Amino acid sequence: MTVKRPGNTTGLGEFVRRQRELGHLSVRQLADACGISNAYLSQIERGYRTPSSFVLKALADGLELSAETLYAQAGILDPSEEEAGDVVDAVRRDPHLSARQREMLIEMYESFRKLNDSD
Amino acid sequence: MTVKRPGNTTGLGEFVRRQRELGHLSVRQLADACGISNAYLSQIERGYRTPSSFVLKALADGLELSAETLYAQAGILDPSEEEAGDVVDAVRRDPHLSARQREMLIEMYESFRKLNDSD
DNA sequence: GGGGAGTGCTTGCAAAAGTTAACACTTCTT
DNA sequence: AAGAAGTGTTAACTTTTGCAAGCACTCCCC
Repeated sequence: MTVKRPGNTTGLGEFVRRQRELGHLSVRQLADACGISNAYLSQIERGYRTPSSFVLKALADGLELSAETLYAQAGILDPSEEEAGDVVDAVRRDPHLSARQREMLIEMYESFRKLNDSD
Repeated sequence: MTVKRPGNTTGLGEFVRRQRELGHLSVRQLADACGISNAYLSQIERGYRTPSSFVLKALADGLELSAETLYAQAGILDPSEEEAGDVVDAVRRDPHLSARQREMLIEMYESFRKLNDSD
């Protein structure tokens, strides 16, 4: 019979556990490294709890992997958000622009690129 | 006298509010787009609440900006992983653009910045 | 065989997240 | 002028997060 596991649609917990075991860390060791309680980490790994942004960040640090990787696993970061060139990145990251303005700049940039390709 | 504001070490709330206003969205509109309550969004913007990972992701989607940007603003992503450089620099460095195209992009960018400053 | 000390797991509880239902205010319509 | 519909905010409430303390088990040492 299928074991009933809570919410947790993303395999985040399992992923964390695998990573922890790969690093030969005990629940308590990783929990201490992350500044969270071992009880809580145990629950996270088995999918009984969904960690907050800050705990997730701490986990990434404790597991020594980039926050992006972990966030992607948690289904929080779009994996597709990596491509793009320097300019597009810079525009996307600029906090002073509106969504519309970002769109326009990127569109303009890409149309330039297309134009130049056809020489 | 300085107004007492709660916890909120990161300027996340203010950033969200500014982005929302740049997009000409009401609190309710953005909240609906994010699948959260308008009351809650209001509290986030004024720094009374710290949104969870999933709400943060929803906000990034609703505001049409990369999750990285928002997470960086929340102080959750390492500074090394964010802010690759400013738009003008990136445009200047891009080898695929003509001098004229660079000029146009930079001009457009700067006029956007000026527009936004004068709200 | 009785400690220690290691492992992961369960159980309450305080504190924070997040919602529903209101409020006060403005603006536009009739 | 009254009412409908928009704005942001507050208050009271439920749900989830995250922790301290303890449980059950194994391994090792004396």
